[in-house]
Amino acid sequence: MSGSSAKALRARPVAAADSATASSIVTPLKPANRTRRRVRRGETLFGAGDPFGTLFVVRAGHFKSLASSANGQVQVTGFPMAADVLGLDGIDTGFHQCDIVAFDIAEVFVLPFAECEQWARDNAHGQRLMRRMFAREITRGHDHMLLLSATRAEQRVAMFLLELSERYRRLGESRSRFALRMTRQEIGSYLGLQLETVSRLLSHFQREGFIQVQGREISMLDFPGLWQLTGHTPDSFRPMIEPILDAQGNLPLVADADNGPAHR
Amino acid sequence: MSGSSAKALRARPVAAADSATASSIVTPLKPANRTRRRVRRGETLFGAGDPFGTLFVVRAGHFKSLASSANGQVQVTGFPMAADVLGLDGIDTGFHQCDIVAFDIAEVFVLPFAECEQWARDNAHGQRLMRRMFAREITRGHDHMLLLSATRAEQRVAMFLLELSERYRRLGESRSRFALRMTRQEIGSYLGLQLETVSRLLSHFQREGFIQVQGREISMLDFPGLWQLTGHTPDSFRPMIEPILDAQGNLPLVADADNGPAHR
DNA sequence: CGCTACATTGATGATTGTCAACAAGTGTGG
DNA sequence: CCACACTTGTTGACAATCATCAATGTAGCG
Repeated sequence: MSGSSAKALRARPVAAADSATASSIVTPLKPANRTRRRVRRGETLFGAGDPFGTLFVVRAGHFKSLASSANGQVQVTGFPMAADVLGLDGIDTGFHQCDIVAFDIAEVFVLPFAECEQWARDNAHGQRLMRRMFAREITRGHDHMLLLSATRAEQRVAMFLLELSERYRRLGESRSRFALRMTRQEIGSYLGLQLETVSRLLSHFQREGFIQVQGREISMLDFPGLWQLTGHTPDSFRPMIEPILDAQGNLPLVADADNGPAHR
Repeated sequence: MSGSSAKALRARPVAAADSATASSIVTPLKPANRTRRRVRRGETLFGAGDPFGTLFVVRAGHFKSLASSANGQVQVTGFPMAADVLGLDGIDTGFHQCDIVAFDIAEVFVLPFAECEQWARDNAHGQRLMRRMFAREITRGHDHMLLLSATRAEQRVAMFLLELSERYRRLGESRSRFALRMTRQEIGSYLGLQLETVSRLLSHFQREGFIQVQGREISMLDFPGLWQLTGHTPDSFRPMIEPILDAQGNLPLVADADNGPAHR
């Protein structure tokens, strides 16, 4: 009966190796020049079932991450963009658990996991960064769980816009004008809502003067108003964390005296 | 991802990453007994804001973990029990993010985080276990997100019972008869439902013959029926992972020839 | 230009939350 | 041992939110 559908998670044949080489720009693995990989619009960086071997750090572009549950339904679990780390989900089983699909022409740094581990062993600073990378992923999950279970649709959509805005701000882009890369349906999936509900609420926010929305173009007009809708305050954002790779794709090597764990 | 590693991993079945050490000899790191801590009913093991310094591994007893969002509302994020690891949430900021409260007289092993890190540095097996510990927490979050956003109340409660049953089974206890330690309200908070909804659904399940419920005593009568409600199958459970501490509270030290990380 | 995917908006209904009453169990102190 | 307060659980009636179904509009793309 449901046995066949249960395999959905692993059903996807491993075609990663092909797609990996197909669109890769391979550069020598020099400390100065990290390997990069380019992904075109609609292509997957990796898919559920692919063997895990490397992490990726987004250099440019926008993605969606899709988790498919055992019964076959697919859900959007995040919208990774520049500086975000991808691939952590594969560490548990040795195989990736979700699909990462590019919204536009994107480029990622390829960060072999063995290198990360070596780096963590050799370097106290590296170990700390690795640790925080994991921990951040965990708290991100907790935050989203809270959002999904304890809020209403209006709050979710408002929070979604504010979070997106904040992420753009942290990347040095405008926090008040940006384009959504995803469809209403994808937003809905991410927030646990139907696409119509998302659309209605965006229209509603516009009527109330909180935002201006034209298709995927968003202008944030009233931050305090939106925050009030959420019931939270701007300082509920988690602090920015140090990037795991610098702009050239190098692992920062820091000679630090402070060797203790969990320094704030 | 690099071609060579992808090939090597693809050849092996699931969990190849960790099966290598399954038959290795496990010896205690320290002969001395590990520090334990006892918590009475209603007491907190640690609270949000407490400085992070150690992890805990549950030896006996039942807990709830509470996350409080910035606006003050509290939500149950999990029900830790024997063999579960507590405290990972504090690694990110150096301060714990949630409260851990005991339901009954409980005892935990105290596992100083510095020791974990040292252990991970010295021992490839240890590093792998640490890694999986984090990764498991991440996937647990993903799973729960999916549950919270993409399912209806009936499925959530059924899934909750099945998960609890499975956890007891893995601990060697009965999977078909067990006592809930938490209130309906706490179940509801965990599942994103109101306590009345939980109560109603438990009654409903009983009327349908799926379970027998008498206050907090649960008898699972019809596993296939419950699974059908969830739309999933029993194999959607994630595989058990190796405990991070043995029964005496020792970190397993493995004398393994295979000294490199499994993922290359 | 027409096709297709995406977005908006309305009407309607199901699921679930809210409010309320009551029952059952638990612990305390007289 | 019983009375009492208090917490927890059950069940009903009703309302609100959100999903579903449907129709229409709009933008992108060959």
